[in-house]
Amino acid sequence: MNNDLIPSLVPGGSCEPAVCATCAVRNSSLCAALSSDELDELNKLSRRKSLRPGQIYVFEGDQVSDFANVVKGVAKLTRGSEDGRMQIVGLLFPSDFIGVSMGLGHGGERKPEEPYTIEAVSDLELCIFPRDGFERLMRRFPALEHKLLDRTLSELQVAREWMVLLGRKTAQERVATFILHVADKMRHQGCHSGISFDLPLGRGDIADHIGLTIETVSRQITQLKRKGIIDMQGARHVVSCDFEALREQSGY
Amino acid sequence: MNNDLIPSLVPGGSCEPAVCATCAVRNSSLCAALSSDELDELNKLSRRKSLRPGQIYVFEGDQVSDFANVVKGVAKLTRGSEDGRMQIVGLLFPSDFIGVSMGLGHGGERKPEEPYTIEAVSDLELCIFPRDGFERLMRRFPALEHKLLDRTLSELQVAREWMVLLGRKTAQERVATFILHVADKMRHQGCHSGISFDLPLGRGDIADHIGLTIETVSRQITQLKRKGIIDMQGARHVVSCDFEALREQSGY
DNA sequence: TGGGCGATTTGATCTGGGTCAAAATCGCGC
DNA sequence: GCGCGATTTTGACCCAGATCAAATCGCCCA
Repeated sequence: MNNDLIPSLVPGGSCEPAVCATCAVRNSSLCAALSSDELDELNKLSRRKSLRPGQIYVFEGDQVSDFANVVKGVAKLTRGSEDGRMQIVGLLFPSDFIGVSMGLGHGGERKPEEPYTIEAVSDLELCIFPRDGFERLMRRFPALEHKLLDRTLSELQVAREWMVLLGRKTAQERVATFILHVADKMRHQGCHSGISFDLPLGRGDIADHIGLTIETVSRQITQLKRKGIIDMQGARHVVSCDFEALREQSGY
Repeated sequence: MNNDLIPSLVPGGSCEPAVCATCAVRNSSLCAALSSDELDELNKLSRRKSLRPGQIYVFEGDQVSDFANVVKGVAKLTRGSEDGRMQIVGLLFPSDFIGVSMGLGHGGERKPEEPYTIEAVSDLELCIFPRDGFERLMRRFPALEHKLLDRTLSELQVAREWMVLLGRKTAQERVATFILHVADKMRHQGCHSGISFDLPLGRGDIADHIGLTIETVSRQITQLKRKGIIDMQGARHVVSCDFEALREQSGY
């Protein structure tokens, strides 16, 4: 709701919109499906929003009238119950798309209710589009919908991998798998080419993601350090890790 | 590979293809996106395949060169490891679509490897399409791709519900949730309007789906019977069940 | 009608990870 | 550099569900 960046156009028709031209996810988000001209149209709909760690973008049950791209930072998609149990069902990284959990095409009627809470984990920047405007563009530019399908299929893939982890892996395997996933994500984000990277989540969030408790996560990380498989500075920063060994520990 | 039903056309151009006209999933599968004429084209690509319970359609790691609709029966999508652990990551019911786990558009290159084993749970009938032909049709009839997106989004939704179950629910809640899901599926399949239905899975498969052991599943079902929440004849047939109570037991 | 076999149930025991509690460490503002 | 709350680690103990083992059931077929 706070527009800290007002979309603006560079003078002269077919150039890339200014915000988009410098956008970190121009070529990796759904926007990659659009030409400069088409992007220009999308941009007219968009506004930016920043959230600090811990701030919530949507509560589970809220009606959502927007879609959004994650431009910067990390968010978590969670489901909680009154007795305090909590499960992270997905992490959102830059270029991920938000708002389609309940499907498309809820035209004039009541907006769909988001089934998960979306909360910033680090400083988060979103690029927000109104549902109907975006859906109209999707109809005009099928490449947009095609990219959304691609993206949804790979999220499904990830969710199912996680079902295997949650249903059948041991604590040790879960933690190893989680670290591998993060390392992988970070590599693809181009954050570091080396072996060193930060865990985007604290122990509590890791626990809620892999279905354990804080204490068990902590103990398993200690184990991995003792075995010499990973080396850390502080609780968040992984200095080095033996991917081969991690993969062995991860229960494939 | 055994075509027990050869696709054939009724005489006269724009009529619905014979197999399709009587197809149980004509209006609920992806095919619902197509007109009779369009369906005719799809039908030219299709062949049928039947599998008996326990037969495997694809092994995890196999290259898949086809898509398929489930026409009849139930199949399971599983991931196993050498030490015998197994997780069912999805159940496939009539009208479900198979073959997109690794995404679309693997054009001329090496076909994508299916990451899960697909195995018939009951007598299964599939309607099979070659990948490239089907993808070509999707490009020509965007409604087809649109429906696939819809379907994928709701599978993602289901997978995430399952992550909550596997990550955070107790044994009792898992079994209650599973029974509710089946009852729901059966209602939508129109199999029974009443309260009575069959469990499509044996105890072992239920266990592999909800991340427990056979013994624990059995004990929990016994519990539900003792509490008077469900009533069964034999191990598979649910005669009656108190949905309200089940919902309470299911951990919302 | 009975015998055989896989699936299910039930029982006894064990254990990985949860729970509760306390110490150690981190990080950040002053 | 110092102090304080939040996060993480470590320890001791417990319990839900796993494991191992033994009935029992259901069902097909002779």
